[in-house]
Amino acid sequence: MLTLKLPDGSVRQVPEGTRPREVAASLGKRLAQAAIAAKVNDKVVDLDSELRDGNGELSFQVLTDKDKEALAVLRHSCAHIMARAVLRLFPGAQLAFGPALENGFYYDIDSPTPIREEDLPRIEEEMRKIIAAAEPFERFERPTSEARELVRDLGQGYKVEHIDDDLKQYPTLSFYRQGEFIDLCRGPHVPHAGKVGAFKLLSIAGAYWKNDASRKQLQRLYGTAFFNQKDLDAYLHQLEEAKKRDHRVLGKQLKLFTISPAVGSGLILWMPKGATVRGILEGFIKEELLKRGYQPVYTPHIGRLELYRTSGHFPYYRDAQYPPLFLHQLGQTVDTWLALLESDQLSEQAEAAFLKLLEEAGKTMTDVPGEPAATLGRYAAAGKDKAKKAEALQAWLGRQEGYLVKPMNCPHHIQIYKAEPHSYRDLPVRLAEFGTVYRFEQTGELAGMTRVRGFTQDDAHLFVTPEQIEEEFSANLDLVLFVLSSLGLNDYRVRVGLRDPQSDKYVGKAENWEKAEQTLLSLVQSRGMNFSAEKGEAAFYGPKIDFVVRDCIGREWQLGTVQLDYNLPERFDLEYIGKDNAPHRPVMIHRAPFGSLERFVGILIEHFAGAFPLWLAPEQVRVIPVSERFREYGQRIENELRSHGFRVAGDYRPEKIGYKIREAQLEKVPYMLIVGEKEQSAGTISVRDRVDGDLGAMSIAELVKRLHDEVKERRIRQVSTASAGLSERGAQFAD
RNA sequence: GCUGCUGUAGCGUAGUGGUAGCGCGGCGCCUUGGUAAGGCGCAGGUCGUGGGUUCGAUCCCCACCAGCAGCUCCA
Repeated sequence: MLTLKLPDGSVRQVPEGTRPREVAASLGKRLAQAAIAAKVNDKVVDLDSELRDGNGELSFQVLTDKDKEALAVLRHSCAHIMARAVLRLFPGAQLAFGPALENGFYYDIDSPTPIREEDLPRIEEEMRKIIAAAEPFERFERPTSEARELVRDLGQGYKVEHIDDDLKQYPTLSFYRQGEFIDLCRGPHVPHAGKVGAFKLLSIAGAYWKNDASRKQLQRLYGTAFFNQKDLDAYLHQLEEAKKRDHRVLGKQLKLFTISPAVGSGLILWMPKGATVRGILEGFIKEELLKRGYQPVYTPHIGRLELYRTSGHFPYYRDAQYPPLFLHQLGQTVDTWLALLESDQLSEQAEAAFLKLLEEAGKTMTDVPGEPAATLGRYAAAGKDKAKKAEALQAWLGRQEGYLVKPMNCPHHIQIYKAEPHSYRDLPVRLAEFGTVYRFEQTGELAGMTRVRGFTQDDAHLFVTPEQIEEEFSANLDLVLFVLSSLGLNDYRVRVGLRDPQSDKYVGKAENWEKAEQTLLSLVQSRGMNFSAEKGEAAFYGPKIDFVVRDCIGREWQLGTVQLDYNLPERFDLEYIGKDNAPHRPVMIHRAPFGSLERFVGILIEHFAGAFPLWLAPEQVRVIPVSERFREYGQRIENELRSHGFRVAGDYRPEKIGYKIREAQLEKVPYMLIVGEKEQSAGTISVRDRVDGDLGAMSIAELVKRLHDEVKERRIRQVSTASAGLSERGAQFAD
């Protein structure tokens, strides 16, 4: 016998092998009808699974359409239904993976005839037939070798590969059958297809088999499903609403920024209003840094290539950088040559052409530094040895004067640290700069302000003694948290980025990594922070703690980051003189509370739906005269407020005030001042608030005080209709 | 970078193998007003760029550029 503990605390005895469906039936007829799956000891299982293994008691819960876990089961089943429909319409299609997602599901499919967006309605139509038939999902198991034969006979090559690669260690594998459709699947599933109350196929996109860009690209069909139409409609409506706060849309509407193909992809042009917001944020940070003992520095936008070879950035991220600039034009050529050689893309003809070019140059150009002839000799001597050829070219390139548009500020800051000797008494040294960096991000990655090719980090590098690490690192976590909370950005998650033990992309000694990772983990633990430790998310020189937020369509972006680095100090041979009068190696902390100003402002636009709080609003107050007769009075008010440091504009167009108010409202101006006959004669203004509407008449002094207080406290009043979507989103993504 | 889709006036959009409409915005005139759109009129387009097919291309084909969604990447 098994003892089941039900959610209400009551206990029930059932024989071993009883099915959840039977338990549900014994609990009540309606419950049995509503049952989707069951949760046994926190594991979601089919209604037809057998209850076993009752050492002590099992916690048992019937899941219905009220439970979140049931929705995930439904979506997974809907993915199967979609796959079944696709197999009917696209014979020969092969299935890869088809999981449920937070908000829906997908299935990766490799079809001999590509599936197009126009095909989605047909597939939906077929799915509706399957759902109407309401056939059950039947689970069965096979020993692994038989399972392999079965999927092979079904013509499902990806499933065969999946078994060979990942599932061999299991003695048996499970399948689900639904009519003619059989799929290798762990489950669980809803009892029958009819449980899918509402669904919609949303899009098709490419996705690599096993998420590996070197493997075949499949078609990923996305969809979502709910228990009823109302929930689906609500979800689709919410998607539409979320899109309205897209920073790319609002940035254009509110004239915050623009991107011009004439300047280049991923390069942000800050328009006056956006620049105002950015400037205020910069001031905000600068003030904080001053309080926290940082020292400002400025460094140039380019640096010697050699510097970035030493730091490792150039070799590690070569493809993601703008190509180096060589003072001698031959440098570019040889650099291209080397890049082709290293990536195995150098054809014989190209190689011959390069050789000829270098030879000619050696003869005719008298200004080529670094003896091209000797390089040619070494290259020829290398024969077919790729590494030696590369060495020859590198040796020549190393003697060229070359510069890199900086992809990172740290090497520059390190040179400032190195410019003078340091005593342990000086440490920590905290060098801060709004450093603009350039990275050649892949075209497919560019997105508004959130993923760009040129951006400004609110960067700083701390040089500390080993004893200071914890305190300084912790202080920086405080700074990031302070910044986020000052802006009401509470919907973020904390990620501890650790190295991936499988990968060789990391520099430095294992023991340093070990030490650094332990420091970070114990720090977040002792602070009681919610975090997820993720392997493979570290920087190449050290582990880090990132603050990650979502944009209006649910994509995650890293904002603030604090990173611990034992390795660059070693690469650059940094020192300080300790108490013992001997040189010691400092440790570096890299950190940026905003991350990049571009991305941060982009996320802020979405967070506030364009309605910035008063202290950030590019235009804080707009004076709106009732008619042109009150222009002079309006301008007097403007000047008065301006003299108090507020950002003010006046709208003196010959339009009715309703029109002008509407416009100011749409432009998200926090305060509108209506002035007419009454106000002029009483020396007052009528104040209209963006959130609360008409506040009535006020003296200028009263208004100034109100504005001052609101700015000083950096009050965030506006999490109103416009940003309601965000809290909904927060709730939705809460787990 | 890869897969798919898109590109028409400043913005949002309609449309067609015979060189283009609408709304908002802009400009002008009338209206001088009291808290989310007053009226009339005018101007504004090499239909992303470059090739090709065709008697003729904004429309069909190719390449490039840019954007969107997803994948991969992200110091």
